[in-house]
Amino acid sequence: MKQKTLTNTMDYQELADVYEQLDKTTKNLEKRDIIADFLKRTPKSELANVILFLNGEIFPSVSEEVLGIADKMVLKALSKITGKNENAITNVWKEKGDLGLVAEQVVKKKTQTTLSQEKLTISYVMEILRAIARFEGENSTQKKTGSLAKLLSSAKPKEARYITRTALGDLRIGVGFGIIRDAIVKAFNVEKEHVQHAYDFRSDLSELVLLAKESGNKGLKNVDLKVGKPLRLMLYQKAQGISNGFTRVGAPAAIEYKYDGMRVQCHFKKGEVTLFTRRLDDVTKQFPDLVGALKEHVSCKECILEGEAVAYNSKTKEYVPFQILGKRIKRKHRIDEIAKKIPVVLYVFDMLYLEGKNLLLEPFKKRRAALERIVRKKAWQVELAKQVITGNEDKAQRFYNEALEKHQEGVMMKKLDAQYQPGSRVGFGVKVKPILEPLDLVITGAIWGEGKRGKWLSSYVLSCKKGDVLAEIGKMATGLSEEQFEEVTKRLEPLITKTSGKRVEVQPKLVVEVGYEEIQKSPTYSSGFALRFPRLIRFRDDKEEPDDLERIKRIYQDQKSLSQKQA
DNA sequence: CGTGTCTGCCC
DNA sequence: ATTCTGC
DNA sequence: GCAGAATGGGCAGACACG
Repeated sequence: MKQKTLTNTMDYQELADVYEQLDKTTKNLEKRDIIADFLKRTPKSELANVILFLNGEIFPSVSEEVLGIADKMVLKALSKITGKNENAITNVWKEKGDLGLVAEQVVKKKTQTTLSQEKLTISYVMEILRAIARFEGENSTQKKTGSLAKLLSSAKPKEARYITRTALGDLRIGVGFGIIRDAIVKAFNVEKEHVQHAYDFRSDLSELVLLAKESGNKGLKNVDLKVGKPLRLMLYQKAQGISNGFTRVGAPAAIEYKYDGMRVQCHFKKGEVTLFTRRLDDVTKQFPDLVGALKEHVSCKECILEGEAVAYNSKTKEYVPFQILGKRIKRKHRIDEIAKKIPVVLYVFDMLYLEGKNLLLEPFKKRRAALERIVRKKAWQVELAKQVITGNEDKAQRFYNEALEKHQEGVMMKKLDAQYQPGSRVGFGVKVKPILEPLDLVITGAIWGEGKRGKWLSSYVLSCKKGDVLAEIGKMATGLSEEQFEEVTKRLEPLITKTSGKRVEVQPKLVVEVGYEEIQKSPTYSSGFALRFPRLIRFRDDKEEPDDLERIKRIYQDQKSLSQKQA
């Protein structure tokens, strides 16, 4: 113990023990206490690493770097360690429902045959994982899996479990920012609201935890909104229809179109514009057209505003499906070319900062007014989100119908005097989307689950009828209670006709009613269509046959003709 | 050099 | 994105 | 009500492989 303090390092084993304790309890307060105790005894030099690791991260989320490892790469690494092929490892994976547990078993077996083991320190594990992230170019897959295999080989079984889960970006210990925040509060005797505040404006746990330890409340409070640094977005909960929406946000309320595009936070400073996504990634390079339009049509020196970027067809002036906008989001090459082909219009709806003044605590209607003052509307480039303010249900309903006719997702209903509240909170604003007519589809395959669904077939391949045969139209994995997962697994198991890896094919017996947001064209599924956000509505044991592809085509066409009515 | 696989990130 | 679950 | 877990389609980029 003394030596550790001297050298200012900490063994990864200690972290692995903490992970295991966290894994064992479902009680959030216990988790908080375990983490708080650990943070208190973590040397300052390891604190930044430890807090990231506790959150399952290798880089702070504000960093542009990513690890580039997921399940297939882990399989390769485990295959290297054991000398077994990936299929054999996959079979163990299927049984355990967790690659971390597979790695643990692999290392346990190996340890019996090897002797000396050096201790891994937290900073060493971090260093190796970050080095793995940085391999690129030819043979980088080899290098990545090789390094991971070596790291796992030098780990104790329990360490291997959590290193693997960290590499996969999924610790599965029931710890997220909420519990980490409360642990920081307890460990360093600071106020919850200040920790949350600092996180909302920086999203960097490493920076935050050091600040809490070194400067306490004062330091945390001083973290402020800074133009050019993205802040966490306000998120809206779902309401069941307009009437329910009014109940939730009060009447009158601001009602706006919910556009089907990409959320963008725009920062203006010294003539420069920076664009951030919902996850605070910088997409400025991807949208030079948007940057240009904003510079031209927004008059301010410094401001932060938010909007939804929607793709449209430049000739017909029709909105195009989200899939098309998707082509632009991760572009790195020929950006100008694609910008011409797939133009976007930004519908701005909120203003967070203007000329030195933080507007977050101002009521929404004032923020909107500020927005209206500085944005000069330019059709099909920068416009204000279409809005009405009303407390009248009929008027609101008509506005909602109009949004749907124009093929947008629905409406947002916003409390007029609500502040801008990062994250998701009750009472500030809601989204209202329609429930479309569901489809009856038959389960033709399934995939064994992970983690708490490890014992169940937990994702289901769905098919429709295409003449005399069946055609796949996607997968569904939500909308079921645990009881229903159990039941479906029991009913599907006897129907299995073929197994490959974690995937099975089953006789087409079980018909389910499936809800979704939209029917999309699919390059993946044999029906040529797929569902956006599929979920189980109910079982249709009264039915033996799924819907026909013709019905799906019809619904798809109806969607399209609706969208063509707009403009 | 074309195609398939994997990963991360939009929704 | 959606949905379910434990606290 | 909050936080966390587990899962959907599809896109571009990066790399492996033949």
